[in-house]
Amino acid sequence: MALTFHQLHIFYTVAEKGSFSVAAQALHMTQPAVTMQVQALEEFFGTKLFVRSPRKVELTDSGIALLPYAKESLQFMQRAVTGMSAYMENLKGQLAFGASLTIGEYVLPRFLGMFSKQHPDITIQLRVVNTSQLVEGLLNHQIGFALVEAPVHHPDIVTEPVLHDELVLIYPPGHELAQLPRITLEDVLQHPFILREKGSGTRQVIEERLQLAGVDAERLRVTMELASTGAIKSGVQAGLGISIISRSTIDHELALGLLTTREIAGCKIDRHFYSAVHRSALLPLAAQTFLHFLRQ
Amino acid sequence: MALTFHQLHIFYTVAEKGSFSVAAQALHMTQPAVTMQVQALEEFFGTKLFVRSPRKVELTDSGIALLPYAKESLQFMQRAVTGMSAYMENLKGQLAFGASLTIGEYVLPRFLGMFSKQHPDITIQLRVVNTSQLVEGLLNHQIGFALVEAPVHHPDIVTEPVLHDELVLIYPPGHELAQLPRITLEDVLQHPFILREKGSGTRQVIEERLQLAGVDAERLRVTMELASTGAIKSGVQAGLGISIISRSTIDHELALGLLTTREIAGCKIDRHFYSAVHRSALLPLAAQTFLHFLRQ
DNA sequence: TAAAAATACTCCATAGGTATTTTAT
DNA sequence: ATAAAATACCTATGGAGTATTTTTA
Repeated sequence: MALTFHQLHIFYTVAEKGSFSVAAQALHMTQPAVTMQVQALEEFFGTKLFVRSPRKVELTDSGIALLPYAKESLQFMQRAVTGMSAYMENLKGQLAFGASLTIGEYVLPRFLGMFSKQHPDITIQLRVVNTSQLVEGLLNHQIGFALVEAPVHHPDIVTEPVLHDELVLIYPPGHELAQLPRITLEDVLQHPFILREKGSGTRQVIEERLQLAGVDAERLRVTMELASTGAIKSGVQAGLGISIISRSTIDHELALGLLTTREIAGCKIDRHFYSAVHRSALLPLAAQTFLHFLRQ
Repeated sequence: MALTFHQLHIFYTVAEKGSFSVAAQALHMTQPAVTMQVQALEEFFGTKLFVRSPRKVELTDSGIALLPYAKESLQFMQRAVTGMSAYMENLKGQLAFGASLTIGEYVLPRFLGMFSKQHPDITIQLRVVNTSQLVEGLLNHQIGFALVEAPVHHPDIVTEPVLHDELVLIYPPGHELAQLPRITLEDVLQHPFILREKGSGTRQVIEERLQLAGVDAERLRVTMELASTGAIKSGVQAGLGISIISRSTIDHELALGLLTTREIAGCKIDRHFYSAVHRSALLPLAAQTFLHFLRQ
């Protein structure tokens, strides 16, 4: 018998989806549960909010009047959580999301470790799958949010940069590049190069950057194309070639002195990792906090 | 495990009262129930919101950060209800409030009838008691809101005009005033007058208005002082004198031709009835709607 | 030690699920 | 005839009450 945020959320989703059952799916509820909450809202305001018919659900005048309030209440909740994020220290609950292969394997472990230390009672469920599976998961609301290496272009998905990354040159410690006082792009082109496979986001970024520098990607002396970051690192360590790779994936090797990285003069390769969220999703607190944490 | 408006409301009340048990009283809950909701909020945000000690309850830094959001959520609710009020047609629930004697007896019946017709499923509980009892009821949260004849001056009570009223001259149909083309204040002073008792709000308004017109109240030919509106009407009908009385109390007599009312030239006596609400009270939907209804 | 918050427990309302029926095109 | 919303029914969670214990100035 009282107005709740939950009801407004459900109402908003039904209005947006134009269907009780589709909204139920998006909300991870059953259709009768959605019906119940909307009915409770209708009873609260003493007026019907939707006109139901088997093919379509439409807002009534009062539904139209309520819609902006429902929207505002969602935004309010987001703001409240954001505003409180600085004070959160001991969250409980679940943090479930998806990440692309590279991010899941090399970037996240460190951040998840820090986050988990700060919030030991949060259970983390991470699905590492390829980007197209992530997008599908987002669209059918199986995944709350995803971390990907490039913006997702889909009308229902909102992407936002969350982490800065850099692609850097790597070579084994004894390599002759180590002798040079400075390394130019031309120097890089002189040496055997190990590249990621076609379709890799990393490869794409490298090629775009070369183009930007006025260098045809064909000029790379590509000796191998490998489909995994780990394989490339091993190849470089074994002296099979040099490569350009995500900075975040080689902390370990740098620390152990297994690989060396040097700046390529005048050729910094910046990129971002992105969060991807369904336009109409309301992320749970743990998720919002984690994203906020990633953005620092 | 989800943030609710209810929790924010309780949190806000505790913060305002500086005490769980006092807040519980204001919210018509028990202290353990308040504790529970605050704990739920603290768990949700993963941070303590209050520092408890036997003498005082103080906000922590995170509590201070949350406070404006809690306040905003209350205002949001108010706005949402107000914005929806035009569409409410079949409310359910209880409408419980208090009213002063005159308002309860003569003014409210009509409005309650109209309101009840529009919302037949609302149960109305009206306590008609004198103003000082109403104020006490408001202060200890026994009464949600009250309708009174004059603004209440108390730091914890917010008064607001809700109904317009007018004090009008009445005389019996055959009275010689009926012959006059226009009635002046001087004409009124010529005739025997029936007045309310000392301390009556109505009498006070009349005296103030006379003073404003530069007329000493002593000049009224007061033949009787009666302590009830009904008695005055009977007296006027019986030809014992004329009187000035609240317009809203004589609809019935005017319709039956038992009394006549005429304007006193240049001497309109306007006044308002007021709603009185505890500063920190959150009125239930039915109450908000009813007040909105009274304001038209 | 005394006043207030926290805890223990019990009960009940209600949210949500599954299964089924109703409804309107 | 069919897809979708409403209803019926059941279960379980948790919100609120009463009684009691714990806490700290």
